[in-house]
Amino acid sequence: MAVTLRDVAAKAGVSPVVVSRVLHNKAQAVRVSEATADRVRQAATELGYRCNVAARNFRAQQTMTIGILHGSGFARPKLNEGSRYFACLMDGLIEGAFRNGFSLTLCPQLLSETPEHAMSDGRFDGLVWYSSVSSDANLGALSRCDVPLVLIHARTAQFGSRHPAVLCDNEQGIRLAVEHLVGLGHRKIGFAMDVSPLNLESLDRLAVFRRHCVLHGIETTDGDVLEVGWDRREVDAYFRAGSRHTALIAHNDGLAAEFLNRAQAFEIDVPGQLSIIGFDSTSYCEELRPRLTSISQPLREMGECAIDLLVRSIQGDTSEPVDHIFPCGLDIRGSTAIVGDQK
Amino acid sequence: MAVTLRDVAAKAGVSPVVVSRVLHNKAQAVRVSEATADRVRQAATELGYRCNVAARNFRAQQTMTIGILHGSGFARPKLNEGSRYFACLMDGLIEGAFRNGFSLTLCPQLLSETPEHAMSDGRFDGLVWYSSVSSDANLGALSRCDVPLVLIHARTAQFGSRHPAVLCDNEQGIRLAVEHLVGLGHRKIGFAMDVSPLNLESLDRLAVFRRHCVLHGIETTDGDVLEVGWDRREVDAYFRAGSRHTALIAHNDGLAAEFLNRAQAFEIDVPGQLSIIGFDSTSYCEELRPRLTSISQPLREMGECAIDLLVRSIQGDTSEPVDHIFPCGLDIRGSTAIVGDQK
DNA sequence: ATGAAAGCGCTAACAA
DNA sequence: TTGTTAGCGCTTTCAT
Repeated sequence: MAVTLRDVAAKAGVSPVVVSRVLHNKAQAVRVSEATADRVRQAATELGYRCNVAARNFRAQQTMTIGILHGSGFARPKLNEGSRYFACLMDGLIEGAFRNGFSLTLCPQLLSETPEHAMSDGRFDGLVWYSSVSSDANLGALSRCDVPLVLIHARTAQFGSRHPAVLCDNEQGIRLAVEHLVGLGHRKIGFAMDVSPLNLESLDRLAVFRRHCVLHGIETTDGDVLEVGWDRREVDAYFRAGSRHTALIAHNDGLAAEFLNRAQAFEIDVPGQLSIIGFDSTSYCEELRPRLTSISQPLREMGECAIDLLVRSIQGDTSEPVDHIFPCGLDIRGSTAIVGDQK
Repeated sequence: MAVTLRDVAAKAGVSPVVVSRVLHNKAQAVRVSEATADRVRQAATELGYRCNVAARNFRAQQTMTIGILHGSGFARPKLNEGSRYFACLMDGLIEGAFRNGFSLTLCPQLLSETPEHAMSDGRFDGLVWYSSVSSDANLGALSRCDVPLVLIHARTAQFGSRHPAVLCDNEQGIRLAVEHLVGLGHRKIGFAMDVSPLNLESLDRLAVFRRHCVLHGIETTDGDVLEVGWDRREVDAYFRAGSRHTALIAHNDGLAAEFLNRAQAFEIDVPGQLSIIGFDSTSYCEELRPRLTSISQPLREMGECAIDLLVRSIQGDTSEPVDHIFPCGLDIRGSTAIVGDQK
């Protein structure tokens, strides 16, 4: 099979240790005579020796690999379907990992039922966890994790205060959206979110939404919170019953797109009769008709930051985990307009 | 540190072998009494034992991991910038890998200078190689690879006939594009490609382009081949000199977009004065103005197919490597029109 | 039914 | 300067 240190050692007439020292000990005090070193190097070249990184990593009890972990409760995210959320985030994660010399692994089982199996099985030096669903399964998995881990889209306190967290300033984002709508004259505003009993970030955004409505003297009831399930049939039901709002804010672009498309299927003009705002503002928004106004978060930078934090932690940093909060913006496109504006 | 088989064995009062058998030998003839098995299972649960997959893989000399390898000669592809090419492909690769129980790893060095280091370092059971640049570096790396490998965007014969290949029917795609343009009355058609001395797929597409021009009685000269370098300044130079064509076909969407955008900067109407066709037809085409007519290839399916071939090969399939060719289509959008049509 | 031995390829620690 | 020993955690083989 493959050429090992042993083979090279045999050919060069030395012990394997010497070969290891010559070939891998870099600048260190190699303490091998130049003559032997040359012989070793020559033997290695002739045999086409390449270090077995798996063995080296096993021995060193490290892998230089970071696992990307998706909490249970979701389907596998797609890079090129619907919202570009995952693609943006991944670009940041990849950038950060490569800059730090780490590889990135996507695992099948990680993304489904049993994330905890990956959490200390020796394959990863650290994990990025992106899920803000605080289910028992997720909480349990996280509590049993014994490699460094960084949270994305959750606050450190929400998952045991043991892991640093990276998230956006939901307060700021939602505030910008509400102010934008109020400025356009909207008073009947709904908030749409996926049904996911304990998606903490959605609940955060909802709470902020309610607070800012109050600040503008708009009262919101439970009827203004539109919870949409997996199959999204609630969207049609909403329009069939007659839209109760002049504007909607959705907790992500995918859901916003669903409302946007179905509204038009029901011959409701967007933004003439209904303004819609999404969240994430990836280039996906450019593909919709009308183009989707959306709250932006710097997903790419957030991904890079998550990796940097993780690497620091892998390298032994034990400082108190804190929340790293990134600013949000509002990208105004074609899906929002002055209330009742039949353009 | 982490709990090992040994710890569980000690607690249960048996040898590590027994623990291994009980916990990991699945349905096999376990040949352990139920009483001992129970004791072992209980000890494992109490200690929170989880199998060290890295160790297991090391021992088994396999990793259940596939590496994604990008030949040298390019910058790292982005998932969410410009053309969505890489995102589409990755979705297929991920889908195929997960379906087969394999993980997918992206490595920093794989994507840059020294791909051969990853080609037999024990970290991967197989590799997907996507690059059709037949440089010495790439040819050398491929020849030294000693794990199963599948090529994407190249024919098996182009890289030593040792690896199965997955590519699209460039002949069909370019033919559709040329026929479309000819049908719209175009006779002066240029072909744009990145300068990359030995990008075999581009050269393929160019050859097919020339052939089909001839079939329609259009003569092409070297001046009709627009080679564009890294910084893409040749695009401006082309327009500054005055476009010599009424239509352009580009070998990918990114390059087509460059021509489309710069044309408009030079106040050339697209498609009124210049029709443009890209290659890949990802949703990126929807974001451009006008939307880009483009030759489609089923990147996602191609990615899945590549993984299936690779897995078969990893599992010992030794059948002759062949080319797996996928059909192309033409997605007609807004960037092509009847010649001279000043809409 | 259970266990002892051996080894995957590598390198840190110590010995010569 | 070089070599020997030992072991990372696991599982296959063979012995009991």
